[in-house]
Amino acid sequence: MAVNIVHTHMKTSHLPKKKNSLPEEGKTKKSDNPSFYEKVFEIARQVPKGKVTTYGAIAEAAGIKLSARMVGWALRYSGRVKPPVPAHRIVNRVGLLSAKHQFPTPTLMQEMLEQEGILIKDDKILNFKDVLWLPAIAQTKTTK
DNA sequence: TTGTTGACCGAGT
DNA sequence: AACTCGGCCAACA
Repeated sequence: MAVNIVHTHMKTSHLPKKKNSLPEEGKTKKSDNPSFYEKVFEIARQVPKGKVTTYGAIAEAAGIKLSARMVGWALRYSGRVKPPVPAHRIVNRVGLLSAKHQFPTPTLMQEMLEQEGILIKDDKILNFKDVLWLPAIAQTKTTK
């Protein structure tokens, strides 16, 4: 049994309805709680130079582990938010530069990473294990 | 309102 | 190793 009743009362007004109304820009809106967009940006900004992290890792750190897709969705806006977000340091779980087409030029993401000492071949990070940086996960035992 | 689409992930084939 | 599938959830037609 245990039928799940889905409540649809949750407001979505704190999320951007149009491309021009981002949470960062319109943070004076009615939403008092930080949207997950801000969480994503905040975590992404912590990635050190010369390191990368993954969508899933950010999702987990933001408390939405199963929704890594939304991290990528949120990062679409990362180019226009106020403290800058090093979006080029975020790749998918296998080290592929899946976001490279979202940058001003198709080669910019790779170039920026290479400037930080990261080796890339065929849109894939070669030394992925070495440069992978994982954000601190709130209240989660990482002893594995 | 329903259906489709993502800068994804993990498990299964 | 490559591919498919189901799940997650916001935005959009």
